[in-house]
Amino acid sequence: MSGRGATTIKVGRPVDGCIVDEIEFLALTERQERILAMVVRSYIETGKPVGSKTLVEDYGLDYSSATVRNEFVALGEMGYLAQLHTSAGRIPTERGYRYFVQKLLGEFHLPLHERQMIRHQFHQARLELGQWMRLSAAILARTSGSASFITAPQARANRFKHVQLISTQGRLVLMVIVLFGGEVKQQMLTLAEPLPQSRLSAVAERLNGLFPDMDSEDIATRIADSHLDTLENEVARLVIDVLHRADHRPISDIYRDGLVNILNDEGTRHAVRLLEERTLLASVLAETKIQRGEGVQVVIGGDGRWEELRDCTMIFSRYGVTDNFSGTLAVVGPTRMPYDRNVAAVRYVADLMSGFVYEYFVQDTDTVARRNAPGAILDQIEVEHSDNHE
Amino acid sequence: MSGRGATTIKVGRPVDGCIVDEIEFLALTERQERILAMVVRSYIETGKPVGSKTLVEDYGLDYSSATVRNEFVALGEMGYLAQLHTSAGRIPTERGYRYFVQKLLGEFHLPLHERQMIRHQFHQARLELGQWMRLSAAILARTSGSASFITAPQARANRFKHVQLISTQGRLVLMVIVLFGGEVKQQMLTLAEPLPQSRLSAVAERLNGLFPDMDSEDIATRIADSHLDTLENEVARLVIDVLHRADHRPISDIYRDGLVNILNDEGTRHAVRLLEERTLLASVLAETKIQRGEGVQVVIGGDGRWEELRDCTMIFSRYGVTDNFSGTLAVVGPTRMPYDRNVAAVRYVADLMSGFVYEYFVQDTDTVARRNAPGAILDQIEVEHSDNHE
DNA sequence: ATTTAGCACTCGCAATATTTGAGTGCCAGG
DNA sequence: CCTGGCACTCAAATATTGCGAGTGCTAAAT
Repeated sequence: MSGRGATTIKVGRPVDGCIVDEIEFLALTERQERILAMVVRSYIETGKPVGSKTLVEDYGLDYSSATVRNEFVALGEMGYLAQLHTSAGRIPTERGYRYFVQKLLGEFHLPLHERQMIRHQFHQARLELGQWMRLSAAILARTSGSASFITAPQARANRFKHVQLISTQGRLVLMVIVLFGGEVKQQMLTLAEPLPQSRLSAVAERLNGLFPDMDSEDIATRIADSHLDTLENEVARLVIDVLHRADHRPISDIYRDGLVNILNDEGTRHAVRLLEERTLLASVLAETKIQRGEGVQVVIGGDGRWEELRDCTMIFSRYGVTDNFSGTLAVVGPTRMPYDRNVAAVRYVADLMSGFVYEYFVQDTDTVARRNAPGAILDQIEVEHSDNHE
Repeated sequence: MSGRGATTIKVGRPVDGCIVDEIEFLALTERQERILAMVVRSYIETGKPVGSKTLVEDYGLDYSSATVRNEFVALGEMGYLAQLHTSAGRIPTERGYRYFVQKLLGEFHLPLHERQMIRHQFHQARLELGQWMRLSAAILARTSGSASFITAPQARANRFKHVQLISTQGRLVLMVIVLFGGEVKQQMLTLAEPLPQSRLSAVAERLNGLFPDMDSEDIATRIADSHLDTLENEVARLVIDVLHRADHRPISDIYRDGLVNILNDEGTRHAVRLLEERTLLASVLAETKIQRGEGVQVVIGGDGRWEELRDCTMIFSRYGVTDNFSGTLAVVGPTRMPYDRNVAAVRYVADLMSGFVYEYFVQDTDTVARRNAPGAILDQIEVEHSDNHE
C-alpha cells in the first residue's frame, strides 16, 4: 500500500520540476522503467493483462521473455505491477500508474486539428460564461471519452457591482444583483405595499452609488454610516445576504458532461454519484484544492479516501486567476485511460478558459488589460501549446 | 404489438374522464382485471415473474391456480401478459402496464407526512426559480427512487422586461436582460470605444422606456420608428437577438437528479443518454408535448419511438400556466416502477410548481392576482391534495 | 554476473454435461 | 365453469472437462 501523500500527483510541465513526494518511489532501473511504461501503455490500450511474450514480440522489447519475467517479479515486489491470478499477465497497480504519470509521461499535445476544432468551437460560442463552461465540459467529455465537469469560477470575497430592482406585479419585485466577475444573481422580494418602478430605480441607483466594488463587510459598515430609509435598508440587507451566501456556498454552478461514457464500466459507474451530488464533489474539491498549485493534477484510484473514485482517475486543473477568481475543471474516467491525451486536453481547455476569464471577467483595476483585441487570447494560447515549443 | 397512439396515456383524475384511445383495449372481465392488476403489482414489488400459485396462496385470490392459469393464457393472447419461457411465470407486457395505468390505477396521494416534508422544503427555499427547480428535481428523484428532470418554464413568445448595461473594463460591457417571467439573460459586448457608466445607463433607460413588455417583433418595428443612435441601435439589436434566441431555443434550462437511481439496471441505464443530451430530450418533449393536455402523462417503453426509453417509463407533467409560461417535469425510471406513488409525486410537485410560477412569475396584467399572501399557494395546493377530497 | 532457452506447472476461462424445481398445459371429474 | 392431478418443460444453478496463455524455476550460454 502506498502512503496517502503521493496520490495526488502534480503533472507540471517538465520545466516546473516541482514534483511532490518523489521520495516515495523506489528507484527503478531504466530497463524497469521501460517495461513498466510498456505494460501501462499496453494495458491501457488493450485492457488485458499483459504477458512477457507480448512485450517482446509485439512491442519489440529487445530482451527475452524470461528476462522480462524476472523484471516482472521485481516490479511486482516493489508494488508497481500486480497479477490477478498466479498464471496471468501483469497489470499496473495504482502505484504503477502513479509512477507512470509522474515520471514516464512525456509532454504531449493534442494534435493540431483537434486544437483547431476546439478553438473554433470556442470562437463560435457567444460571450457568455455559461456557454463557455458548457462547451468546456462537452469538449472535455468528447476528447477524453470520459466524464467531465467544470465549476464556475468563484471569487474569494465576492464584490458588489450593480443592483437593479424591477417591479413585477403588485408587491413583488425582482432584484437583480451583478457581482464582480459578471455573475448575476436574482432574488424575489415582497414589498409591504406596491411601489412605482421609478421609486425602485431610485433606490437601486442610490445603492449602486454607495457600494461600488465593495464586499459584504464593507457594505455592512457603509450601511451603518449612511442614512438609509426602510426600503433601502431592506434591499441593502438582501444584497449583503446574497454576497454572503455567494462567499460561503460550498460550490458554485457545475456543468457536467459525458456521464454516458462511464456508465458501461462497473468500476467507473460509481463515480456518477460523485459527479451528481454537489456536496460530495465539493468535499473532494475542497480536499484536493489544498494543494492548489497551478498545472494539472491527477488523482488515481480515489486515494482510498473516496470510495466513489475507487477504480477511477480524476484529472483536474484550476482555471481562471488563481486565488482571485477561479474554478475547477476535470475529466473523470477509468484508471485505465489515455493519460497523455487527457492531461493534454485538460491543460488545453483550462488554458482557454483561463484566458477567457482573464480577458472578459476579471475587472480588477490593477489587472491592466494587456491583451486588447477580444479573441486574441485564443490565438495566444495556441502559440503556447504549439509543438515547436518543446 | 400495439398501435402507437395508445402509448402516451393520460392519467387524468378519474373525474376528467378524458382517457384517450380507450378503443384500443380489448374488454376484460372483472376477474381478468383483478388478475392483471395482481400480476402487475406483484411483479412491480418483487421483480420476479409471477406464477399462478403465488397469486392464490400469497395474494389471497379466491380461485384455484388452474383457473388462474386459464385466465393467464387468455390475458396472454390479448397481449397483456407475457412469459419469458414456456415454463416461467407471467410478467406484464407494456400493453399490460398501459391497461393497468389507464384503468386500474386508483387515485392515490402521497402520505401526509411526505407531503408535509415536501412543502416544508419548498417553504425553506428562497424565492428563486432555480432553487425551486433544483428542489423539484431532488424531491422527485428521492420520492420516486428514479431519475428526474425539470425544464425551466418557457414563454411562447418571450417579452422584454428590462435591460441594464454595466461597464466592466475598458470597452467591455455586460448587458443584463430581464425577460417577462423573470428570466435573466446576460451577454457581453465590446464597444468601439470606452464609455462612462452614465452614458450606458442612459441608453438602457431609453430602451427600457421604448420597449415595455414587447416581444422581438414589436421591438423590431419600434426600432424602425424611433430615432436611435448607433449605440442604442446596437444594443436594441442585441436585445432582439436575445429574445429571438429565447423564443427559438429547443429547450431551456434543465435540472436533473437521481441519475444514480437508474444506473444499476441494465435496462434503464440507456435513459441516462436521453437525460444528458438536451437535444434528445428536447425532441422527446417536443413530440409528447403535442398532446399537451393538463394532468400527468405516462409514456411506457418509449413507444418504440425512443430507443433510449425502451425499458423505461417516463411520467411527466407540464407545469406553470398552460401555453403561456410553462415547463415540463418528469420522473424517468424502469417500466417496473411504483406507478401510483410516482404519478402522485409528479402531480404533487407539478401543482406546487404551477402555483409558484403562477404567483411569482406570471406578471400578465389580465391575470389578476387572486392569491395575495405569498406562501398561501402552498397551503392551497395541500387542500386540493388532501385525502378527504376523494 | 547476467541473460536466455527449455520445461513442468498453474489456473482462469469457456464450453459442455447434470441436476433441480417452479411453473406450465391439459385432461378428466366435480 | 371450476378444480385436482400429473406429466412435461426449461432456465438457472452446479459440476466437469479441456485448453492455453502465462508463469516460475533451473541449467546452459554469453
